[in-house]
Amino acid sequence: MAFEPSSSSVNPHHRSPEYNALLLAGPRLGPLKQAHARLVVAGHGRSLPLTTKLATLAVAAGASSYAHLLAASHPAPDSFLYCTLTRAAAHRGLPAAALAFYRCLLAAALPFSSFAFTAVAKACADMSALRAGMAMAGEAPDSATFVATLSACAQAGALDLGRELERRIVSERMDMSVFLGAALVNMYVRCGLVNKAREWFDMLQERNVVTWTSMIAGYGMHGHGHDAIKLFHLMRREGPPPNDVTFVAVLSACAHAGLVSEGRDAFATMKTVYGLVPRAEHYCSMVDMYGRAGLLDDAMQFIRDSIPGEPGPEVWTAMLGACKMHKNFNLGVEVAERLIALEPENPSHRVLLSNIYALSGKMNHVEKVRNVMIKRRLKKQIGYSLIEIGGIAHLFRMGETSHPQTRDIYQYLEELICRITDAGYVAETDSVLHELEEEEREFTLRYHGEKLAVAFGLMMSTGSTDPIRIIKNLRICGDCHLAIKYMSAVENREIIVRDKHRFHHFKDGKCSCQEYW
DNA sequence: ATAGGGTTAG
Repeated sequence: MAFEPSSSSVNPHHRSPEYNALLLAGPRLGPLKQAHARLVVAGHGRSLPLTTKLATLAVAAGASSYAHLLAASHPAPDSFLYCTLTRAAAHRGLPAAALAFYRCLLAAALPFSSFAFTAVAKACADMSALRAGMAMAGEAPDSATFVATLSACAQAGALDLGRELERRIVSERMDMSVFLGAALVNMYVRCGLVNKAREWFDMLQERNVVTWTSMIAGYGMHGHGHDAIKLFHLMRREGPPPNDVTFVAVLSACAHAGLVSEGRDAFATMKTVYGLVPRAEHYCSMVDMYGRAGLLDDAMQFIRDSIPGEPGPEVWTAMLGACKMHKNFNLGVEVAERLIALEPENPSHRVLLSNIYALSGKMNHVEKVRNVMIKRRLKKQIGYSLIEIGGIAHLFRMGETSHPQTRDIYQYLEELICRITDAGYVAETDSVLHELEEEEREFTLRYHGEKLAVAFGLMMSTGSTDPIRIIKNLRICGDCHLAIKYMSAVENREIIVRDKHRFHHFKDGKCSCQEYW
């Protein structure tokens, strides 16, 4: 046992039984309330540090309203308290609570701190509410603020804002830390400009494993598997040692580009050369890689022989996707049933099962699955597509009618559909056939969010040659994929769609994914 | 005494 440094004896509060009780309770509401009671009895109810620690743990326990009560009932809450709670809520994936704590900070006229900003930026990105975040932008932003904001742009796909930040970083000659460099690379990757990301990557003075991994993952996401592998080999020669995350990126890149032998090599290298232990994500990518390539037997054999213990639901989900892609209905049904047994409350498994039944023509089974879903109140996720025009994000759900230019957008789309139909587009009219896992089917395919967003983008930029960029929260459906290919041809425009898993670059009637999604 | 930022699957 190492010698314990004496720093704790300098700060007697570290040893206070109340503080220890809080640490011991951890992020669990019951024990926290007991520790709270003890703290009050001991007469420390007004201690700000203890209140802060207690409230922060309450947020971590998911009890943000309890934390709210604690903060609000303190006679003199400080900026630190609300900054910390903002951060804790954003960290816990509670963006609305994060913004609420930030509002308390503003309402109490407490001094603003860039610590709060980084948390608010994350919260806003989680809610796709970048404009709310930017409406804050207060004190002179520091490097960490830029990193957090770039990260928010990356998540939201907000290219215009990302470019604006880049301009400021360059013009203010900001110190290009390894954090800032990686954030820039990642922003460009996730906003669809993989070449621009590479330019930054090459320019950076300092690159660590995260920078390399971001760039490799970027190539993978854009379907440039060979570039991903090339960069990975360069990394092995000249860069830092790859870590487990790097290998997730490499394997995923192989899966999305059909590079089976390269992926198999990387998986072996990971274990033998770098001594890394594969996790669920790695197994999942391997199964996905075999599955996408149509090697369903290899995928099943990998699951049987190479995955220790019981494979998790992620692995079976990848397998199910492969069954659906390659129309192996019997295996698909078997896998789907296994998945439903593992995760009965997850609606997407049932949607996939119903799709498989639909594809194999067993409509009575489809009905049965849907009835179970209705009975259990399992709802699918709602799909939406975003397009940024002049720095403003426009959101389209299926059959969206709330946009002020709705009438014009639908008219433009109707005309566009006529023109692509003349060019040979035939809608894949059997709707169940195109319904991907979570997509609602109440609205016709004709008015899927991505079609509306593309129509809006084209309508707002006639005469321009800039690519149209769409961000979608779910996977793009087969019919939209087909329609957008035609749209790119008849409009002679590049259309870039980021879906839940990857990028599709549509140009001259073709897509960069080569139907490999 | 309590506090920030960049990477990964389906």
